[in-house]
Amino acid sequence: MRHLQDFAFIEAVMRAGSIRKAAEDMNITASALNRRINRFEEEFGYEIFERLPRGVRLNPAGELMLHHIRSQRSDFARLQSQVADLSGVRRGHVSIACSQALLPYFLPDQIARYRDDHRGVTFSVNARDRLEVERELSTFSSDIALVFEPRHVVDFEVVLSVTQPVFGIMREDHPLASESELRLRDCLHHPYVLPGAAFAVRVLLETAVKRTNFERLTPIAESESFDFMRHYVLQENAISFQFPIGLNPKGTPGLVALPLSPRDVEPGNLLLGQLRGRTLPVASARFVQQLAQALVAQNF
Amino acid sequence: MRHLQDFAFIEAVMRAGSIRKAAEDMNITASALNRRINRFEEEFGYEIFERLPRGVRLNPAGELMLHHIRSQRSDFARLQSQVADLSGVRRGHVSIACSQALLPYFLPDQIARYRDDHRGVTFSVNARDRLEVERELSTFSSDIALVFEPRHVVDFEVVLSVTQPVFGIMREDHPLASESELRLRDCLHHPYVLPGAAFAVRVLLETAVKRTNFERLTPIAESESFDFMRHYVLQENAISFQFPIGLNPKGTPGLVALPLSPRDVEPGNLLLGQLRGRTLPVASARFVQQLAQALVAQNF
DNA sequence: CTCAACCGGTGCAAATTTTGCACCGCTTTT
DNA sequence: AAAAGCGGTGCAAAATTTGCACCGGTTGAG
Repeated sequence: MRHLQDFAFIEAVMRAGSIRKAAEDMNITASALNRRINRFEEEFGYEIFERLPRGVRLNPAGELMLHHIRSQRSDFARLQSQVADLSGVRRGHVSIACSQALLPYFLPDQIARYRDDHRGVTFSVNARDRLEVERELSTFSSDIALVFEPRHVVDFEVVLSVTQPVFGIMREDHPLASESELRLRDCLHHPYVLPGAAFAVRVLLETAVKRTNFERLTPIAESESFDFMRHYVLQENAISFQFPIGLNPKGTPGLVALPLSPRDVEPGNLLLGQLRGRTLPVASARFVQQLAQALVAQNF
Repeated sequence: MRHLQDFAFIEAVMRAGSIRKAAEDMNITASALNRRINRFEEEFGYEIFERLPRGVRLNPAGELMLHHIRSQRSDFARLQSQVADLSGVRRGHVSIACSQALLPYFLPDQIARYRDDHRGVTFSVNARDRLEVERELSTFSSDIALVFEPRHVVDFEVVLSVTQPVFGIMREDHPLASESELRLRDCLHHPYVLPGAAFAVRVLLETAVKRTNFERLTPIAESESFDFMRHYVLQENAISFQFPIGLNPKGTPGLVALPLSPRDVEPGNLLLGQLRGRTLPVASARFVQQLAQALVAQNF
């Protein structure tokens, strides 16, 4: 669209850090781009870029403008989606930032279901830190967040919250494999692996250990990958910890998953959310609705 | 701004109902405007106007576009206000839709106080129906609403709610003028004037009368103007009804204002609100804050 | 039934705007 | 001291937008 052109150039300049580089990226002369930027600033009434000896950089007004540009783009996408909707085309794009646990089973299943009804809708799915989620939403990089224990801040609007206990994963021949519920003290007497500090499971376990005045956590291995940890316990007879939503609903041969007693470890909060105050595009809004239904029905 | 130009033309065409008339309004040739509209529709991917034999009209997609345009304008105004804010200029515009009662004393006082600190901020103030308020907000015609008993709907976000009893206004020599509190039954035994059905005072009185199973309300005069009614009781010795926020805080010579007993008539709810989910421009947001403070402190 | 009055749309040339090129002055880097 | 990069500018070419004249179609009054 014509009226978003200047915005594209501004973003390019911001990314490239200099007008000349941005001009190359956009296949345009530096002088033309320079004039566009200058004219834009003149019409807007304020400078957007700080002129440095080695290029340009957004000033505070420019930061506000950048946010405005992103918000406007997303609004426009929503408008197109709505219009497509009423002309019966039903298309759009949904971008999701989520915890790693959602990647293997839950989201693929939910997305497939959604696309059964709406073939025109495309998805992007990205695993993100509990801490990264807010920025992800507020820069409009993602429409929807589905995360365990995100840092709770003002810009994050919780649509739905469900709890899941932490599960211990072990081999069938593990001494604790026949229990119906795991006690934290018992688990810590055996070798175990843990995710890094950025993960909700780790946060919950650390909190539990602090509360019960045990010794510090001493995992035999630490990893960012729940997949790795789950497979590791098949090698060395250890325990790994994970939320059940990330487990194969049909179970894994040779592995047992048992919940940790809620008396020892708080269950994790899985929050479905979006940027506060934002009206999502039709496709995203409907997908949020579907996710909410699936989560309350525990359909996984 | 350049990128809002097309939007202005689209709005003009919508208002005029035909491209040719709009072209005249905008001091441009019909052919040029026609081409702008066509190009816009082509770039957007969908037609915005329905072509009729006698002109054009927005189709459903166009309605969505119109809303988008208005929202975008208002977003842009907010952006400018924010940028002005951080360059220390402090300017902006605040538009308010309110009940008639706020016009004579409360809002003039509040606006004057605000402008003492911020000379650059301008205001528009318009009296609106309880029913018109929501549309006023959702079309971005007003930023803020301050209304008695508005129809309560989803798009109206209540920032603050305060109650005021209905007062009876009469001459000093009226038989009831020496009471400390008015009973509805007593009032109705004397001649009285009432506002139209669109006014909160009337709604509250009608409700009260229905509840107590009195005869129907039979005013000797009906008017849209509380000013008229207040002056009328000086001529014929009647009672008029009004919220105290609309009365001169210093009193009016020859007139007495007495509250109706809360046992008979529910007090009116004065709601301060805005469009749900909207982020107001800085100037408007601060004025809302000031209004809220004044209202809770009953500074009037 | 006819015809004037409007309507949206289009071909073409004029007017306006945007772009590319060459170049300036400046700062940093080598 | 020279080279490399940067933003900014004058000027002519290129591209876009506009105005004018006109077309085909519909409406409504005489």
